[in-house]
Amino acid sequence: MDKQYDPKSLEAHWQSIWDEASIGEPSPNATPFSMMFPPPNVTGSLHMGHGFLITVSDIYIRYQRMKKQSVLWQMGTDHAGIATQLVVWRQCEKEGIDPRKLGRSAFLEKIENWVKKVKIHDQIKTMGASVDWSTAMFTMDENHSHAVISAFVKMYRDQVIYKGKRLSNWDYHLKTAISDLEVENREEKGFLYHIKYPFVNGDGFITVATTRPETLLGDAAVAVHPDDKRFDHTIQLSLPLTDRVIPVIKDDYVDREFGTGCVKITPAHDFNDYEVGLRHQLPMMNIMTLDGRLNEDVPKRFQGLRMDEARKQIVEELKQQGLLESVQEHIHTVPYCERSGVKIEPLLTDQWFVKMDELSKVAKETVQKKEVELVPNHWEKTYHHFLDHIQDWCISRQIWWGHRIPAWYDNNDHIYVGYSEEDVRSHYQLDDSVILKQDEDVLDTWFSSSLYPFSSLGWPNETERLDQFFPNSLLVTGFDILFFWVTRMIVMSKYLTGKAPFKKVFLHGLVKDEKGQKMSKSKGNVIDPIDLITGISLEALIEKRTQGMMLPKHANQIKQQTQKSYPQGIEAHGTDALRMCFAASATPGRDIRFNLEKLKGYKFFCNKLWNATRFLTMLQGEFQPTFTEKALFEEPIDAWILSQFNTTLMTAEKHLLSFRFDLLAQCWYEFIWHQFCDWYIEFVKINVQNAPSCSSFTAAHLILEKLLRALHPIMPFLTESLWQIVTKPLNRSVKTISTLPYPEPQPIESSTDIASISWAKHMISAIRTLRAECNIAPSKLIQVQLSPFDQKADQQLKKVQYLISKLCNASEIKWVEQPDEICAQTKVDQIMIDIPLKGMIDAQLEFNRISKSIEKTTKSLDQLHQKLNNAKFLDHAPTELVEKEKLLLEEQVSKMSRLKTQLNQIEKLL
RNA sequence: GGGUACUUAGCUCAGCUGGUAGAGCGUCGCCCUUACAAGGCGAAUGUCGGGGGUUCAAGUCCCUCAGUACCCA
Repeated sequence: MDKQYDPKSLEAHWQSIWDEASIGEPSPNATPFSMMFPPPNVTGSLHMGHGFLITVSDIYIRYQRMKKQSVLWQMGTDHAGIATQLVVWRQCEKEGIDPRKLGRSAFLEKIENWVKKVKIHDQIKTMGASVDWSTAMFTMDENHSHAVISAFVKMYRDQVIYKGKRLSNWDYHLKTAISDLEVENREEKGFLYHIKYPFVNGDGFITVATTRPETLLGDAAVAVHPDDKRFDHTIQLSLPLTDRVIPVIKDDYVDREFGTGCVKITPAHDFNDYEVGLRHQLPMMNIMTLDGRLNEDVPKRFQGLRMDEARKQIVEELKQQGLLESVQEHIHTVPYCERSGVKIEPLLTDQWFVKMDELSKVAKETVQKKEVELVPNHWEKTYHHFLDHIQDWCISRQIWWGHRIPAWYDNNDHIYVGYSEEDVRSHYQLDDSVILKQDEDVLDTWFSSSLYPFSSLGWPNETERLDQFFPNSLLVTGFDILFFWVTRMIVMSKYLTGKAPFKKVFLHGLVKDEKGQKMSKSKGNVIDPIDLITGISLEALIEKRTQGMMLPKHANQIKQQTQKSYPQGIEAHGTDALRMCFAASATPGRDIRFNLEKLKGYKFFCNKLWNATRFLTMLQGEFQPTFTEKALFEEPIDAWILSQFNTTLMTAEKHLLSFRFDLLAQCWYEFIWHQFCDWYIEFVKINVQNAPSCSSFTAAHLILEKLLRALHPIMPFLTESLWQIVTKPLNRSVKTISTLPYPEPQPIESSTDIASISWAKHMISAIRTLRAECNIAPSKLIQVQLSPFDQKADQQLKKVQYLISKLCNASEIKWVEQPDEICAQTKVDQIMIDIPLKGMIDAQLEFNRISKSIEKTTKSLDQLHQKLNNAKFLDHAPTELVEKEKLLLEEQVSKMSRLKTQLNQIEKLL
């Protein structure tokens, strides 16, 4: 074995072996355990969020597999409608091709070619994900498409899906509607315009305040609060810049405190106004074209203007006509499309909707009744709050890439819904004379994704897989798609299958950069997990981050920032270190701050385990371990480490099953580094030195073998390669550790004396501390004097004396009647430990040390006195606690007297 | 405006049902002790965001104020 752990070759090697062995395929005849991999976008590439998700998921999955469940981790890729269409659309434009001229079918062909280049699967493998590749699916596959259409047809026929002219969020760049979840509201500096609307009869006017003056061309009324006595509701207003007359209406939607207390109502271009318009039966006048310009219903001079151009011109004209009363700076939220980045305009269009009122009730109950359990459960509040305020879900998109809506129209625009044109004709009994035309629109990608937990298993057919693996056991995903995906899966699954889609959902946090900022391409702070695994030079990293930046200034900024954060680039850390790092970072909070130093620490941890194994195999030259479960753990040190391993194993499993991956990582880290390496291997060295054929040698290997299996779910590559090395002498042909059973705690002979080892550790630590504090050079041999004699302690001492003297570099440990006069002193349990200091130390240093200790003890005594003099404490606190405090007081009192004596003695030497 | 969280050592974060604060990294000593210097041994460090309340006892429960983040309008 090499002196240093090097992940590179080892990871590639095992990945291909696991592939060959198809470790991800479910094993028959076992209890099913199923989970869906949230399907990544087909054109996407691996990011830190995926890396994190894979880590925690794969830990769970590998654990369940080793616990001998029939594990299915279903893989899939999502066609990602708008995102993918945008990518390919831009690609076309780069090549000088106008996709609109290309036409729908030719464009779709281009997308399909693009999709074939999917590269994310290899990256997922690099992370060590043991998914079932044999059933990996794509959401545009025939099976899934069939499921999507079936769902649509059923829901339409049940009247849960309907088509209607409704106000929806319109992206005039993409020329499609989007759902309200895809709208990103940004706070912006804008202006509040105060505009006069003159009375038709007589002098006077009403001033309204608006942030979007251009929409006045579509105004249908001005609203005031019902209690607002300033205006007579019979007043008619003349709408500025037009020849239209609009009424004044009263509605308590109006906030009297805001602006002038008078609101212009534009029902076709504002969601609130739309509601008001419905209540008052106002005309819905649309003034915008699909590509975001003013249409032919506005005065001629404005027609064809873009909305922002129109604003300027309208404000100018209002000013000229003296109708603009004032303009104030104003901060307000403006809706943008999170995909295309353009401003969203509410627009009246024909769209398809899913009625949410009934469905959301059922979805709420599903969580209330714990049919689905959210982890951490505080998400339930957010979930219910969302469902309480939910609107009907707009599921049609005016793009080409996706599942085309299975609706056909005749010449009279009558709607027929079915699986195909054929099906429609037979279902509605239409003969060939009726000309049918399919709806041009496609379905929202999330409509398709919401079916994934069952469609990927064969639904709507009643398949064996569906029977076996549905409902899913678990879903792991980021909290950011609780609404987009999780909620909708619950809604759709309950409606279509009658069952909850999964039993549990683990919602994890989001990976942020080292400053706690969201990682994004535009900020140039993205880290590719693969780069952390294989390493990347500074130059390559800068190139990657600044690629495709529009503004050179921006690119420069990113360059500088990157140089500062990663002056040496990023070295290779390996998958296992990254996984361990992710696991350790999986604290229950929302943000997961990524930190390179932390990752480095876990690489060192890998190296530690590597070297511990190396050491044990180096000894192996002389012995052949047998690994039989019967290997005796008679030696106290062996029994002790076994008991430590047992408790760690149980604790670890508890943490894993409760999704505390941070604590899981922590407890193994602690065990391996601070129990197994720091203590046990040091003990084993001594035992082996004393008796080369001692049982500790076998025991050490046995523990290590178990340990590697236990740790395998977290660090699959390293544990696999080490396991193979450790068990080589057995000549067992086990292809991979990943299908072996998970270790179980092993009972310990009750006669073995584990306590003596804990005692030895205390003794050793105490003596070491004393040595260090007194500045006794490590090379100097010391004598240890114990007093007063204690029968039980003496028995323990006999068993572990050889360990203590070796690890403390003591020439002698003996019981004495009275310790030497000048000693450094400490205490373990009731035993005084003295190290004669004659010729060892600087008296002044020792004097200072003892003075400091007296100071500390005084403080502690004060606190204890205060507590124990409090009658109420004695009355109310549990007696055990009171006893404990009393004992503590006694100890501190005697400690104080000891310290004072010592101080006196040392003083003599000064 | 409504909602959900968060504020603990220099940094990143644990701290379950209330019982005198923990880890990793970093810092400071001393050691190249033949697995590992990517190492060993040892040490220091906190008015647990501010204020109030309940309690014998509050980082933990309640109220309030301030700040931060995210979600929904």
